[in-house]
Amino acid sequence: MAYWLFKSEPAKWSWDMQKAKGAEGQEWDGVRNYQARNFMRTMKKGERGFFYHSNDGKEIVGIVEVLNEIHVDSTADNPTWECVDLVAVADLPKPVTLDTVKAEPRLKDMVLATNSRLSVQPVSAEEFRTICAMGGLDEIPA
DNA sequence: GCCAACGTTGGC
DNA sequence: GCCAACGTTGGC
Repeated sequence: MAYWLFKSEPAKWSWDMQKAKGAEGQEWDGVRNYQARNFMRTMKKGERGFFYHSNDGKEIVGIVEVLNEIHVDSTADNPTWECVDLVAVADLPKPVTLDTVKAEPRLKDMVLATNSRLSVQPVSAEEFRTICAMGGLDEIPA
């Protein structure tokens, strides 16, 4: 079971918009970076990840789940670009900011802190648990 | 709005 | 196959 983090500029696609999609979920389109695409290729249905607001907010605001595994990005003009579909699972009652992540020794190796450019990235199980707890989730929602 | 970091492109 | 030029992301 792997864990992930997905970045989005809230001005373009926000957590509220993701939640509004409900169980229908949303294609995580627009990724045009090989590293990010390659991570999505390895994702399995049911795996969890964080939803992060870049630029505006700079904080982890919620938990998403992989609804559909890799497929061609419907917005791409080239089938090289693929993506998964995500569904919102739960809010983080207390969003965890980038500053907080950087200040927490257990999270200092998070890709979020070490490579600000990567828009889809892996999160370790321990990092996932740590952030859930810091975010006010005592247990991971079903 | 600036710019550092990083990825990609294309000339050689 | 190297690397300079360029574009983009995202923190500040």
